[in-house]
Amino acid sequence: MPELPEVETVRRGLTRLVQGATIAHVEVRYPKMVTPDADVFTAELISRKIERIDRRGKYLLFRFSGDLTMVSHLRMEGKYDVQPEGSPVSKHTHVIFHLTDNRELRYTDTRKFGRMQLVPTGEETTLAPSLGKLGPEPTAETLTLAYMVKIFGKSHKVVKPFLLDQTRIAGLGNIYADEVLWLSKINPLTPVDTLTPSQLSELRQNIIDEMALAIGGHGTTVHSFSTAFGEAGQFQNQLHVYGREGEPCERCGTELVKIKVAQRGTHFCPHCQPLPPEAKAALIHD
DNA sequence: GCGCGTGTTGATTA
DNA sequence: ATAATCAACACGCG
Repeated sequence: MPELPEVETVRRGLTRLVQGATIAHVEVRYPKMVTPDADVFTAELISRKIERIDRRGKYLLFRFSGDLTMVSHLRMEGKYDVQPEGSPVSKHTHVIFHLTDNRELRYTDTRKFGRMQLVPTGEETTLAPSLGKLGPEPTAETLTLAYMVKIFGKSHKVVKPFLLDQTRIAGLGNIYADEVLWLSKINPLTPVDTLTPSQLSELRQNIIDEMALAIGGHGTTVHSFSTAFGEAGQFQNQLHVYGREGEPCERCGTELVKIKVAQRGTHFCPHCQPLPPEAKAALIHD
């Protein structure tokens, strides 16, 4: 459940369910998933209380008593859920946090891409390097137009992969990148330094609004996932382009297309999101 | 059965 | 600097 709105939805659900709970012991079934080594990881967590759960970009930060933080990234398919002690465990459940109240917090991840790392609280940005390099959160307060103008102005990359670069702006993934570009009527192949201040302003607002709207809808559920909390995301009903190739554009009726950009499936409307002539020139030139 | 694609990111090569 | 490729891994789909 990966992009920012989904991770935020997980954070809220987990806060409701396990904030204040205490770890009895931890079972690591797939040792590669955790840092430090599983024996240290499990020993460190015994008797810790989950004081709160924070989020930064797509990372979850479990704050434990004794100034210990677990940095957790769900990657492609990681999920948390809370079950009564002893209920059947999926073969894709890789870490089980046994709580002292006869419940279990479980981490399940079909593809095993997710990772969790224990660090002293306050040192996460140095010990979890990618966390330290994250760009600003996509909110009105933290993602300023001045910052947008600055970073977009000095890069020659095309906009789709630029939006996926977590060091520029934190939290956008493949679905919402396509959505905000459609909302902004910007072609995914547009070099970012050809975007006008006016376009950047609109893009910024759409990013901010879209994140808030998707969080309000409890995120997007694709495939057949239900979330951990019985509150499957609803936002897939509000997607305009992602997964809708071949369907008519809601604005103009033109058939939506899907192409590959920087190895990622990319959906857009060829009529509403034309490649600007100067962008074409830049592409051919390079 | 095979090849391809999948909401991510990090390392390695030109 | 940037872009492509591959890697981690498992599964659904045509």
